Amino acid sequence: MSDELLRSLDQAGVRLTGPRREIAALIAKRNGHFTAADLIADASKRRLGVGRATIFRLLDLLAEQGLVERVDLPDGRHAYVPCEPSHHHHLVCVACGAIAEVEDCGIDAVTAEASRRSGFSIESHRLELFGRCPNCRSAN
Amino acid sequence: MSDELLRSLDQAGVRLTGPRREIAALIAKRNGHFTAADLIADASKRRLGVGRATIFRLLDLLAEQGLVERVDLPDGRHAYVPCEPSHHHHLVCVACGAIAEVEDCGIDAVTAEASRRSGFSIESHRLELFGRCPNCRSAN
DNA sequence: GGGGTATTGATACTTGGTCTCATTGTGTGC
DNA sequence: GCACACAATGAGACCAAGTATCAATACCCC
Repeated sequence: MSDELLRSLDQAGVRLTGPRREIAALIAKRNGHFTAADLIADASKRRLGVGRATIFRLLDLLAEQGLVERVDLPDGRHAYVPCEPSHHHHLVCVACGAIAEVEDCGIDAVTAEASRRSGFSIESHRLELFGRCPNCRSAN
Repeated sequence: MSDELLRSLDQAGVRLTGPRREIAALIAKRNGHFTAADLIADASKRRLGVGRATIFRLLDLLAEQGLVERVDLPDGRHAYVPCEPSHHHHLVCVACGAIAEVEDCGIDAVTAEASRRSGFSIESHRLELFGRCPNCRSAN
């Protein structure tokens, strides 16, 4: 579960400290997106004694390695999703918070077209898709 | 300039008060994106005496009418861009902050493909493109 | 096992935004 | 043109998310 996160961090040359292991476990235990506040609440509920700052620092590190990504939910809140480090986009279930990753699905054609129309050179983009996952669709 | 904003607000049935006119003028005077903090700074520089809350309230109103949209810059900051109320996406110049709007350029095909692959039903999406505008490209 | 150094927790601070509430100013009906 | 109900305002407290500081701690390498 959290082993994968820890392994990647180890490879990146960061120390595998107790707090980091514990936070990684918390992240692994959640499936789908979570907010920093979720982790902080989890940690304090279990009296792990890890500080807020440590949690934000680990999230930064994970984001740097591409193991976690920040998404902006439609309601304006920020969430993090654990993910593979390759380029991709996220589908977020608005009902249960589950997430799925989709690799490139033709977005390059869209950016090329936008570039052609506007004269901008496009360097990066951000695509987030919101909907309902298969479970929530049938549960409804 | 700001007339268009004001007209739309009027049509939406909101009162055209002094502070709103002034803030609308500030927005019109900026081209490209701006942050709430920019407006607050502008307002205080000119000693307009409008409160922070009023500025945020007007931004909310404008966003409701689709006259302004929130975008999340790549560095994590929030900005607002004035825009037409139809569905579209934004191109943001990372150098000068200029923005351009692009209408649908085939994104529906992308969402359909993502939906097919993941089983999610997609309800909404958010696409932001970052790059350099024609001016900044040649200036470089 | 010891030691240099990355990491930690506590806490203060910053930024972006919301809430409350007494006061003010608008649009409307007359 | 005036009065009035009620939307809108500004001030300031508050909140949430995230960052900075710094002395104390704990990893990892030797």
